[in-house]
Amino acid sequence: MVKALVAALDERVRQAMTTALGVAAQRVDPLIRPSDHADFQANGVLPLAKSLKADPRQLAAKVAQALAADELITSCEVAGPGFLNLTVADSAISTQVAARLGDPRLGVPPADTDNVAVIDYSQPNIAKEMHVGHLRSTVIGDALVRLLEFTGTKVIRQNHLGDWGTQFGMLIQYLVEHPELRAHAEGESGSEAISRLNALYRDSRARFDNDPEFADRARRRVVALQAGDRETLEGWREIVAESKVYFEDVYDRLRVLLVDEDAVGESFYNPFLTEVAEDLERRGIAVRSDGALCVFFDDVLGPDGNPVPLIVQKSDGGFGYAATDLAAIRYRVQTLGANRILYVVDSRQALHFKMVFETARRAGYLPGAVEAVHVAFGSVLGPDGKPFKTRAGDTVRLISLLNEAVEHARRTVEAKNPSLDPALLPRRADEVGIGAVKYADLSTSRTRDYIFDLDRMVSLNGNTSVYLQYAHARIRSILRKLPADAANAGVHARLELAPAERRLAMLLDQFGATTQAVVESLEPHRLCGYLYAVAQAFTDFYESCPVLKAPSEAVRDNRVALCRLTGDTLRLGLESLGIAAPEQL
RNA sequence: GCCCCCAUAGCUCAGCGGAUAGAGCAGGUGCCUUCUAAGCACUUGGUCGCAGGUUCGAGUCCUGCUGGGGGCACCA
Repeated sequence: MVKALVAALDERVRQAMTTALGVAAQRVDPLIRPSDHADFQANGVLPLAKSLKADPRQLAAKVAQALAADELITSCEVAGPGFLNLTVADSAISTQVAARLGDPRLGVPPADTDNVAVIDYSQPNIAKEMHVGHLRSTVIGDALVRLLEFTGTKVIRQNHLGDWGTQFGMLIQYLVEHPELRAHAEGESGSEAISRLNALYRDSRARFDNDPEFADRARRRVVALQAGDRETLEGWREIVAESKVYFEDVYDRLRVLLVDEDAVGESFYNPFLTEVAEDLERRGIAVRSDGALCVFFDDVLGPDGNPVPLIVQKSDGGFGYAATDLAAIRYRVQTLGANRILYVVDSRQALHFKMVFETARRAGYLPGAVEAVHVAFGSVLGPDGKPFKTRAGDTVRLISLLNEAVEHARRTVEAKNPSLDPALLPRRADEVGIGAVKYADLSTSRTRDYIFDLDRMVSLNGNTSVYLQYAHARIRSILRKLPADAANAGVHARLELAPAERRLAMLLDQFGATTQAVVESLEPHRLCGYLYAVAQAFTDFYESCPVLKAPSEAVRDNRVALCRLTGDTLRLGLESLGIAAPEQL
């Protein structure tokens, strides 16, 4: 594993500060940052000068003196109020490239191997179509899973399906009364499954609204379901199974990692709900209020000024989702062994999670050492800035959105690259179109509302997945054209680097720090920004540094190495976001 | 009324407490006998919502205000 340049500089400057300024400097962060004025700058002298009541420029000069030029640092100059501008040796940069080259992890060590993260995302509802609202949770969650795994965290995916509730009474009752609807074709496609479910939902709803006797039977069916009646459960299982056929189709299409084993729906926690409620009530954490079992908080009040509770158990004895969430926390901590629990859920649920987490803390279900985070994201809005709806005012089906994106991508790929083998076109259109949708979602900061503008995201310009895929494809194209013996040549570290070469190489060196920052902040858009910067730096390099026609074999070897490492960085980065990196566009 | 999120170029958005605030789109001017022009170079465009504060240093942190979005008792 390779130490990044920033880390090496941190060590060297820290040392020099201690040498020059004594023990007072020992614990001071040298604050090494990439710089516009040099390769890096160290800002750490300024705060130190303040605490020593000394002239920062003088202190900086002493540190600069202690930093004798070596194989890492070629120059160190005092600038501004007391910055240290650091210039790094070309050979050190090339050595970094050589050290990362060919490693599947690009030389980045897995840093978080002791952590177990449970991540709860996607959460579609059984018997219902997935819509744009599920897009962000699914896509962001998937990216976080991949990045957490990359940093060494053990990740347990949990798809908290909405697979329980009163609406099932209606569906199951209708199914029982119309056995012909139960015909379930073997090898049914996802779209067939969801259209059957849609029809079932539509027809049973209509019947429920228009036929009071049916409505009564449906209500009794809810009771039967909760009581575990065999015939009723059978109908429920059928509906769940059919929904999963559809979900897996969508997940497959979206290229996310979720599989059936990750589906742990609300119903899974049913056996624990009574126990949780009793536990909370017995210990006085929850109290009865208007017949409901409630947890109150000093700082949660309604519009009337009265406290608003988290309702663990409804006055009719039924359980709401608060009870399920509490049982889930207990399970995730005690059984799954999580020390980090992430909920990738719409930001509108903020208050709910605040109350659930607080309750779980009081109850000890969430020990102090375990972190629970609501990874909130903003709403998906239409181009008009209002909640995204079809012209008819309906929610937009996720799958129609994806179809549209892929179709758009297909037309573009066809137009831009007529030489592409037509047999490859559908797959390429899929990789480009789905990637564009996912990237558009991931590249904007999570907490903000997000305007879904298909034209923009598949416009294939600027900070989009296609720009990254294009840069990657260009690299692969160069590497394919290389003479066989040149593909794996080493790095000549003593060769001087062109400006575009060193900028690119130094950026590549930050991959590990970037993934680490994403995993800590849970903000995938930082990785997007980084990859975009890499792609831009590569394009700059591409314009000014010919590879196949390099002035010498040694220069070509170095450029090949840069191409390989850039390509691998882009591919690993895109894959970490759940986006394909085709060899060719 | 209370709580959460947001406010940066005409538009959509970046910007880990560091020096002159950046992209893309839109507008203007150039660049394909040369590794993919899905690209590049140059150019036009800013009281970082307002007011205080912390700091050697604030778009970034804190407080208040204004404006926008969302949430706040038995639906999930």
